[in-house]
Amino acid sequence: MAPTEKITINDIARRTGLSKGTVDRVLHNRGEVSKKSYAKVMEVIQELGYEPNVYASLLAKGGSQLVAVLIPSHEPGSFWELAASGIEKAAEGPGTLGIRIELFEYDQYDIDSFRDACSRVLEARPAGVVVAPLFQEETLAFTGKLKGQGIPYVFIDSKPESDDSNLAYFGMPLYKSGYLCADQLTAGQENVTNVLMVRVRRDRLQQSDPTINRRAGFMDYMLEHSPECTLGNLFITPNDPNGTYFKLDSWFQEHPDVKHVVMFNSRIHLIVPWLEDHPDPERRVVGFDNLAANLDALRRGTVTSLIAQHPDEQVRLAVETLAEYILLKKLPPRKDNFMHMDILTRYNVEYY
Amino acid sequence: MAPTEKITINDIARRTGLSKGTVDRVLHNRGEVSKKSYAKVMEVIQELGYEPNVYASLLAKGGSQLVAVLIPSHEPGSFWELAASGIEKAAEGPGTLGIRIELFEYDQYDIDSFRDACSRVLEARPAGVVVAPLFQEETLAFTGKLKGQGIPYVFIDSKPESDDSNLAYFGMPLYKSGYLCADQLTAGQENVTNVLMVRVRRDRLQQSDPTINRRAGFMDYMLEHSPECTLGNLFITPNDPNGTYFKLDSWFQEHPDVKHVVMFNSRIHLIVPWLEDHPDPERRVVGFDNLAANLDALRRGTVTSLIAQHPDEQVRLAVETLAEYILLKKLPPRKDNFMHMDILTRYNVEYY
DNA sequence: ATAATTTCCGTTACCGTGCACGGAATTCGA
DNA sequence: TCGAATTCCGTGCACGGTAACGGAAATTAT
Repeated sequence: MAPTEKITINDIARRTGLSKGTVDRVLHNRGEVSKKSYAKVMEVIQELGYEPNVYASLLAKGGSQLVAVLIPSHEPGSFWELAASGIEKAAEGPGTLGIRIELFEYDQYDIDSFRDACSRVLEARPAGVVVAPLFQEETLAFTGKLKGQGIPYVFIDSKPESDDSNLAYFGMPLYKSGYLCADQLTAGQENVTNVLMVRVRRDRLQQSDPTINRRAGFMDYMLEHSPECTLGNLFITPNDPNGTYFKLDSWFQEHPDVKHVVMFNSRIHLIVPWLEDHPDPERRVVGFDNLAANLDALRRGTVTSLIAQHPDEQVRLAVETLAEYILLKKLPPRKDNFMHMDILTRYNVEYY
Repeated sequence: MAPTEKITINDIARRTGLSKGTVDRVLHNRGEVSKKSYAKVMEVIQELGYEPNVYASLLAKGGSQLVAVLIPSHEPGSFWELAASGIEKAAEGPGTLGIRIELFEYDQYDIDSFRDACSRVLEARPAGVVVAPLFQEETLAFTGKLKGQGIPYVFIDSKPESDDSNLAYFGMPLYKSGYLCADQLTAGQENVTNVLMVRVRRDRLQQSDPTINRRAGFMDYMLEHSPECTLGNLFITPNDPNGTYFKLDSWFQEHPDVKHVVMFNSRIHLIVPWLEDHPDPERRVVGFDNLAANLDALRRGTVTSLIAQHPDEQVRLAVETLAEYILLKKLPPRKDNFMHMDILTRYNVEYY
């Protein structure tokens, strides 16, 4: 960057009349330096604009550090599988500065498995942690421990309200995404009259539920643009294709005038079989996240558009942020990073 | 990646009974090695799965290499300003492995300035080049020289048909983007009847014009979905706000039934003043690229949606690809990288 | 056969930092 | 005042790879 020749720790040493050992001690302020020497070194560092050589540092440190990624287990075709795939992308690129990444999974419906995963992470003594905080209380207990041990951590996907000592957060602006979703569903037209919201019943409590905020954004948009629109609710359960199909059948029998359908989580693919058995060229269908099954439905035209947040990118960015902090103690430019909401349609899905 | 302890060049040397000097010579095949030794070293490298330590290598090499970026001059608010901003993003991140990046600009309407820029690039003796090839013939002459000198190069934005020795290409699928554009303009509805295409007259020849392919994709979509739609053409000239305004005025006077407006280049902002003086809630307006002026119009609702290709990302990826190739001789996974076409609306423009 | 090349290879001094070790200088206690 | 405990600091090796240098071995010329 600076056109001046690169100045090294030795230059600082010579300039201050001290040795590089001492300079190194003040650079990593690990004590054993007199106030006078410390001040002198700092002064010269400022003056010459010293910037450490990353590569020499990484080389000398040798043994690579560990970053733990703590996310729900990634069943095939699930949202979290996408996130897990970001780990590999992160690992191969040069952005992680040769850091080691390890995946720790937990069952998103079992709080004990989360606790267990947390303690496994702590045992691994990571230099940094990426966590998807589905269980609010437990997450805070966990990050409290991390903070106590001076281990930096980054949230992805969502973020507990009350935690403010995280290094960063990468996620989607949920409320806004609901707003955008409504705009997509209605194609920007006013006075839409009927919409069905298909929802997945959550029996477990104490989880943070991103769909709440999304639904809020969605409903506010509808209130503004189509005030007299009736919003139907239909609850389905996962892993029950027949039940889902049947529920849709009977619901639409009762509400034959309803056209557009929306879901606020990543499982729009669950209702695709019914939709494809009952085609309607005027129906618009909007869902979230770029799961393979969702993309397929998009390509076939069953789903009109998807709003994607690319969890793999979130993981990659989270890991790189931690790597730069751990290795170069470089703070991220922003703490809260709201990621771009990608609108996917059948016409741009091939290139994303 | 491999759980095995990392093996170094010294391990190879010990295992082969040779010295690390020799191993280094075969690694960079710079000769002065007997066939027998060469084979032996290669064998052991395979066997142990040796992977060089990037950081040690970079440290030892010392002086950083140069990548030249050759793009049209970036007037404020222009498309190429976005591209130029990608250089800084690339420079600061760790992805470029400490490589030096230098910008070489040319006047996109002056072929001589392009020639001049090319020779300036060659004088700088770069280790790699990023080119935006607006002038087809001249670009081929230039890349021919690069090839002769063994300098790798990457295309962004567009790519000459006949060049196949480039390292990679990053750009938007132009035809498809026109298709997508049409879908956005019509909101997916069939039998739209009237559309105006505002175009910028190109007086210079021999330039590659991305809008041709876009328009083709657009018209094919319209032919499929709204066969009897009439497509109006209106030609404007840049840097002539009054003339543009006047032309729009008289055109719409003659065609009062036309609602939707589209432009295939990045200059949709040129017609925004007229549009805002003649508001129409049913009108849809679609353009390309995330210029600041376009984004503003999007926020105000004057422009319905923009299709963005993020030229800064193209530059960043191009530079990182070159860096990995130059420093680690790692080939990119794909040569032709069609980038995601981002659909921007007023509801997702804040977070991109 | 000996000298002159050429081919091939080992040695060695870096690159810039990190960090352990030991010693000098200072302060403290008696 | 003298030894002991601190405090502070310099030295030197290690990290893994690069490349110049010079010399031994093999080849060619005379």
